[in-house]
Amino acid sequence: MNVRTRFAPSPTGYMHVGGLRTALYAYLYARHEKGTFILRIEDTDQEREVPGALEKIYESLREAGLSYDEGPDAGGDFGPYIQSRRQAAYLPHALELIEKGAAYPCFCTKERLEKAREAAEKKGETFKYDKHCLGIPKDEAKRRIDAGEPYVIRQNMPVTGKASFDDVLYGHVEVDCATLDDTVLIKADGMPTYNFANVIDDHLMRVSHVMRGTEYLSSAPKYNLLYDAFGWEKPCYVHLAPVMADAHRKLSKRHGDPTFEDLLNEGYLSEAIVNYIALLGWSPGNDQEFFTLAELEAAFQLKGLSKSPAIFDKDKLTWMNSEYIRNLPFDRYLALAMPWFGQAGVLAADTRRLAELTQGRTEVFGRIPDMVDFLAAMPDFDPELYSNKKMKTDPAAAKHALALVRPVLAAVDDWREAPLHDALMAAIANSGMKNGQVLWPLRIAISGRLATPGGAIEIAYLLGKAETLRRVDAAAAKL
RNA sequence: GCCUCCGUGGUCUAGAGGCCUAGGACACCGCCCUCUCAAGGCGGCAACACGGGUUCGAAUCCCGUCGGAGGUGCCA
Repeated sequence: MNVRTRFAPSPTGYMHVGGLRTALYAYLYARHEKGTFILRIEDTDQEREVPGALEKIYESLREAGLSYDEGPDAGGDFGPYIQSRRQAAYLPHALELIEKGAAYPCFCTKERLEKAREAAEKKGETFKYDKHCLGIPKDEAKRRIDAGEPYVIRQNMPVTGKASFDDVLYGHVEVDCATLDDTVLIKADGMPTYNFANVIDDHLMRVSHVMRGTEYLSSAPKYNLLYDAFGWEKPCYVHLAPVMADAHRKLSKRHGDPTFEDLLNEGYLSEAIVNYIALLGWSPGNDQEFFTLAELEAAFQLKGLSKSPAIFDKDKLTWMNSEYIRNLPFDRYLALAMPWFGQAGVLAADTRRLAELTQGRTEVFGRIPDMVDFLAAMPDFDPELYSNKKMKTDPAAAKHALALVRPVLAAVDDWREAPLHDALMAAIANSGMKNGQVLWPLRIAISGRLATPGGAIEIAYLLGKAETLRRVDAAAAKL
């Protein structure tokens, strides 16, 4: 079978992590099977138009490396790929269903429906449309439609029997038709609902595998009823369990959860994000955790998909991101780090050397400023930072250490790490103190930080001689 | 409420009747290394939701319970 999958987002203005993962899986499956990956925009809700949303989708997919073979900006033989521009395809199909008795026009007002809904709710029942308009004679319906009366087109669900579908992951899912509501297919504004458009378009676009969230699990039987009414071949269904923020909530921008773009802006690498979310609900069946996109394409199989929801664990993403950063070619790391160095105001320092020191310690690029900004401006610090029992130092010991080190530093003319190291070590050995007893206070004195990317010698080098001496003097004066 | 689906450590998961004394990873804790912090090395804590079956044998199959999620929109 020629595999054709599609990612069908509605243009909301951002790419959620869950959506990206759905796109990833659809992409991976298509690539693994040497099939076709399609991008289709589901914008049939005209009340939810977001300017610039289309571009955001294109951009996110490009960022993630998910290239599509067909789509609004990619062309293809089954376009247009934007549902609002496929208007002409829907109504005729709906009329065909009416002919076949599988659908019917409905003139009920929203008010009447609202009342019925409330009444049902009061009785503790599930609301079901009462097929009130099913009995309207065809000619009367035609007259009312021609007269301009607003109407929708509803799917005419069987009253008895079973409806079902087969899911690659969930198996055979069956429901009583009696529990099915007469879903609106065409809205009063003439636009199709998702429930109709997805069936028409998946068929017209020859989609072989429908991969989408489990929120459609319970409506899938209705879609099959539609396929049957048309006499169309049904696609393979692959419903994907959601990505959760915690055990009770889906990941959502509304609740402040990061979108793909947010993560990128925070300084996560798109490769790391893609790698991480690939494993959020899918397993290769072995212990491999690091995958390039190409490796994912080769390894991806539907059987590795998980049926239960997965909680997004940012800590693990961060860990994976730090691994990716650590493995970046140095120059690439440097280029990516520069803007953050700039933000921290440390461009005057030897940024190349700085980057060597930070690369192995950068978990997320956005955390660089906090890591290095002490180089730009000496922070105020609590003298208690000098106290470290393992280093056997405290403020009093620090005073001695700084006194020892000050003339040594002043005497170093060749301000590079090696000469600094040799001079300092010689002086320490001479004094009979331990390395830590001297170097710890020095580092604190010139950085004001408990933890720094590099030891006293590296920091001193980065600061330069004048600034280092200035900081040593200022620190000593406070002791 | 009703319908559907799901249920292995805190988290992501491996596991398709004996290979399980339940494996890997993140997180956490400890030790080593070390001029700090990381990284690295070594070690540790920690799970088959519960109850019944089936079977010589069950995390794996069946039933029930409980827990969670989704649906119940002229949203997708």
